[in-house]
Amino acid sequence: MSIGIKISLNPKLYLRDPQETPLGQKIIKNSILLIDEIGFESFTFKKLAGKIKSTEASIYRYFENKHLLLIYLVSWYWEWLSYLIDINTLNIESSRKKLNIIIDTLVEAYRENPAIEYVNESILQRLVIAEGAKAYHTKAVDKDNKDGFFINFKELSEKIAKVIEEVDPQFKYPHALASNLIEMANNHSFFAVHLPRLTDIKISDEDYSPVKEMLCHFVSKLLNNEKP
Amino acid sequence: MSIGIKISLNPKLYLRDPQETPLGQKIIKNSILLIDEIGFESFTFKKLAGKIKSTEASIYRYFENKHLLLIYLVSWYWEWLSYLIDINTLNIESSRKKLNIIIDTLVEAYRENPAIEYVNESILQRLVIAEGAKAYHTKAVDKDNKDGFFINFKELSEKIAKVIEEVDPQFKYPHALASNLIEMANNHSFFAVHLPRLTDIKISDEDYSPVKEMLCHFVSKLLNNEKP
DNA sequence: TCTTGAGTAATAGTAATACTATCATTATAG
DNA sequence: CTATAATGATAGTATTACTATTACTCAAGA
Repeated sequence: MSIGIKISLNPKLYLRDPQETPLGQKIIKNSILLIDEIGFESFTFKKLAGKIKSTEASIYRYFENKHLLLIYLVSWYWEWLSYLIDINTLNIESSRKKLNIIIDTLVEAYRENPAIEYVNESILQRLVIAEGAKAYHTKAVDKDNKDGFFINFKELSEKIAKVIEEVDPQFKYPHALASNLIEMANNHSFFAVHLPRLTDIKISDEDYSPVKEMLCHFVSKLLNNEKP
Repeated sequence: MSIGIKISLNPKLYLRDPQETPLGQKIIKNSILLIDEIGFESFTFKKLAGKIKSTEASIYRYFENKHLLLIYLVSWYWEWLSYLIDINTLNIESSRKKLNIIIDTLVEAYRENPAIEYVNESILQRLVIAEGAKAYHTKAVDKDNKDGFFINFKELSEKIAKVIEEVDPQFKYPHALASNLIEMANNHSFFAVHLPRLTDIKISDEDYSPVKEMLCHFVSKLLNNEKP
């Protein structure tokens, strides 16, 4: 059941807007599934074309290359998170409560109701956890940044930083803590599954709430204002 | 001036030990320089062969593929850090002081004296900051982990976790904090230069001490024992 | 109704990448 | 002086990451 939101992303990321056409939507949907399945390195436009019974050339009309497609998908995820945070914190007064809701959302976004039929947000979250860092770990980071390719991540991070500042206006590192909360939410979900010695989190039955608890604990130690 | 340490790494990472031969040492030395220069995605064994006036086939005798070479280089870095931490904390009694030294080392390893003539550790640190996460963000992470490819990172992380436990035995997340300190040291050095809105750190004149200050501040807030 | 054009498919082709294989040459250790 | 390990030289293959061209399809505008 779609609630009809439309995610708006930097048009420089694509040649033709994939949200506007059936083929474009198929590209978004199936690239998420395929990258999740075989990993970004093995993913090619040819394989994707095979999966959706289209052709390489048709996909190249939408995205210049697979790196821009990755940035597109990752940006989509940050926009979606941003949207979730907005609706989940609507009418919440307490900044501290807001911050807890933000942490909940960062970690357990995958539990939310699907918002758009051609995007499996739960798989997209797994993809971002596994491949997200590759979007900016590249020689082109400065150029890509100038082109505004990371705006969605930066805006999400800034949104969180603002709430951190509300909670403790004296805290010196609101932006660093904000981006670190996002990174930790993803990294420790990944570590718990694949490299458990790098974390203290234990996940059972797909329950990621221990990650939430840890982040809440960190935040409550780091930030001083204990008002509700 | 070499002090003659030999870094020992998982032999499964290579086909022939590159530390044992002049060509092997050239491969290590120049792959660091070349990956730093053009980025891991653009890096190929052919280009490296051109740089060292050897051939692709010769390089393939040392490393199965460029991914294993990356893991090798990154593992080298973690071993080197581990070694630095050991000598820098030698004879230090106070756990809290130890932890500060560890943070210093994580951030400013590049200032240390070169230990091995065919490795430019300062450039290697920049490489790990930029490309390190790619070592384990792959579909083969579980297999690679079983083969012990991440042992050096895990041991470094565990070494730091132990000191954290000494400082505050009550703290519930020593392993997570340890790996997070390593990640933050690298990420925020990267963000400060390339994506400044994601951090509060400002770097001028190659001076990364603000990153140290931030990590020390986080640690002192998170850990309770205030004994010296 | 005819035309136009946007979107897509089909096909082909290229340069580079990621390897593998073979054989000749050089260095060195016994 | 010889045996053998290491390297170099060369060639070849399948796949990747594109670009180009042509043709088909279908819906809207004249």
